[in-house]
Amino acid sequence: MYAQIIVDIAHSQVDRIFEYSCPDDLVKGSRVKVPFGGRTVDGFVMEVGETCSIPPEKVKPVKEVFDELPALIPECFSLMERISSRFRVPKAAALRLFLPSEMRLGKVREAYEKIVKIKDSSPSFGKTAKRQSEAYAFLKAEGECNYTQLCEKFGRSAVNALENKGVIETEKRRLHRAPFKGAIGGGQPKTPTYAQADALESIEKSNRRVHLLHGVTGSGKTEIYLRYIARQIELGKTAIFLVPEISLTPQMLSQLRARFGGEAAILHSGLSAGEKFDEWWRLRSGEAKIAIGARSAVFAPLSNLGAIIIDEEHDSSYVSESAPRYSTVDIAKMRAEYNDCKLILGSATPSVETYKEATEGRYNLITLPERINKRPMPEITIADMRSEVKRGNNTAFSAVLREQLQSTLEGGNQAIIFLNRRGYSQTVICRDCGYVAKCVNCDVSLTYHSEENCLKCHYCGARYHMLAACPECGGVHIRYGGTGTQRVVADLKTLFPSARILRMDNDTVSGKDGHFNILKRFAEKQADILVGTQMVAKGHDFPSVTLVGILDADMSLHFSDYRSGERTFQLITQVAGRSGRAGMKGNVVLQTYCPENYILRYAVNYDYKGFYENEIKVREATFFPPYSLICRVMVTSENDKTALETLKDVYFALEELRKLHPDKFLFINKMHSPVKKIQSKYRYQVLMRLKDGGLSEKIYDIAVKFNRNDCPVYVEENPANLS
DNA sequence: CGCGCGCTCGGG
DNA sequence: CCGAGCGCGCGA
Repeated sequence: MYAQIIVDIAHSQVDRIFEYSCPDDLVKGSRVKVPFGGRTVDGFVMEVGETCSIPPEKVKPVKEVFDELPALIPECFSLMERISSRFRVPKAAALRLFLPSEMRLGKVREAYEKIVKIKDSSPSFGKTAKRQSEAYAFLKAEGECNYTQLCEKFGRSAVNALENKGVIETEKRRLHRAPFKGAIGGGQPKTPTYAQADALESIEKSNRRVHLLHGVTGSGKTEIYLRYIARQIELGKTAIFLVPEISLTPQMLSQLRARFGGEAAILHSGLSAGEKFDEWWRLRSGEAKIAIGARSAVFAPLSNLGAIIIDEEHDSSYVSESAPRYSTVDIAKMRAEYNDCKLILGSATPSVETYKEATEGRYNLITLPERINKRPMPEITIADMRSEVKRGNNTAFSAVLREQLQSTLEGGNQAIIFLNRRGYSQTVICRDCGYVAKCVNCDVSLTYHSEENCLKCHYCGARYHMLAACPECGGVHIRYGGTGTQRVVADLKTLFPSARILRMDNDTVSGKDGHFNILKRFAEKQADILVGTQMVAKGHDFPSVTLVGILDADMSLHFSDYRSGERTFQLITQVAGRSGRAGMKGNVVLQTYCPENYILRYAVNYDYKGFYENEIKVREATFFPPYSLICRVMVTSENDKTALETLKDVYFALEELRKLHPDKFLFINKMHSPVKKIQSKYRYQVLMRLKDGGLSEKIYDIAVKFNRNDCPVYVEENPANLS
């Protein structure tokens, strides 16, 4: 027999089928080891057949077959074809998406334990063999035991002697390195509310493939997901449940484990390689039927899918940041189509693209307008920081926020202060000559960190000594511009000396549990105030948080990015939702320098529809997505000249494309990237606005053509940030 | 991708 | 004449 194989080398030069001879029982989808150009590489079996199309003397045999069960299911091949042609990546690169990276290159294997059982039920022991007879008695009582444990109890020599005599026998047993062994089963489904029951019925009855669950924070979307999943399991099907990486907290996972027990498998970055390997195979073998995870879990090895659920659909973590830069929703649509099952998107603040599909009837729109038990949404007060400044208040806190903090603390409740800027101050400026400290490797100003008393670059992580004097003019009057979380904590300590304060940002969350540990400490009321960046917006419910302060609501508003309004609305809604749970009324103070801004007005009233209707008109009038596609081709190199020359070539090729399809281009220009240099790499870009995605593949072709090792060229569609 | 082949150039 | 350097094509 012969196998058609894709070798696991993601390079266009070897992106084709190679034929090998193979054993008769080799099956499509298996991972194998094959000889290739003098080395041994991994490969994927695409097809097995009787015939071979190359001269027999060139054919070599497959060296090794990895798994009993083929790792890739038939659906993978169909998806792989679509992904590799859509994003112009080698087939091997597309196939890698289907396997956890830890599993590649044979790094992880199955784990086994040695189990000891009784073989001879009536042995006789000599008088000296005391340990042996003790071990035998123990085993007789227990039935069986782990070999290592038995040896620890009675000594290895005794156990080995028993085995040599044929009194006991050992067997290898597959071990599951399952994470979160704690809570398995026992979780009871809640009785659904009328709104939840209606939503479930709507999903069942609608003939749409994609469903959008638009429900405010606390409206009970999760129970709808879980019930729909449970229904699919009853029908003998499987399900994928996707959440943003940050919300994969141990609590959330154990909640799912409690509800679905061993039927749920968890795929996330915090697992060890072995745990991930075992969880993955539990899904592949059919032992587990529900895959829970972040973005990459959309590729979970499940056949017979009954549902795909994407919670917090608008979250930016659903778009891959490296090639192929797929959108999880798009991949989920492909899988839902292949399996003829439903895709449920959920959000309190859907992306404008998604909501447009829903309002225009292509998605089934389900709205949950009320929180469970009709709990009111927290009240948002706008604090106009312009008048604060006029009154001589130059601190980061408005009078109303200070008052509310005071009463929150006096009432024994907790507060969250949100500011999307870490460090102490964003910039350090010389008052005398205007010098701004900048990073050597990146074209950005340095942030002052008071804890380490140093300057840090937030793009490359480089650290510098704090300036004693200005390196330009020698002046010693240094101004700190742009308050960060460290400074907020310092100021709060002065304002409220007795308050216990926790800070959560990239600097305080280290390790895989760092983030979780801070949330846990706060939940256990070990602190009164939590100061943090975006991280505090997601995560968990804190029952005694009754105040949220949004220090700088404008910050994301003034980015020159068509999505800045949308992003701001989503962020405010999300952070505000942290306030007032468990029957206590919540308050939110939103500080801004432009209180009349329409985005903020809609956010204050929780008026998503109003926001959307306004926003979509703006997008239509200005030809921004979803009425166009923003496409950026990035050209980066350590050598400024190389980057610039490649940019010119890329631009020329794209110009040629525009001449062929003038009607598809709304805009094209080449320029420096807004951040000219990151990590010593100069950055240039061609920015395009296109009528639709019709030319995407041709644009990827151009990027592939000019891509070089010393000058990567890559395409981003509707990029999440334009730095 | 990583290797080896063969061509070319430069040193002695 | 020989050895290092590089571009190219091959791998089954």
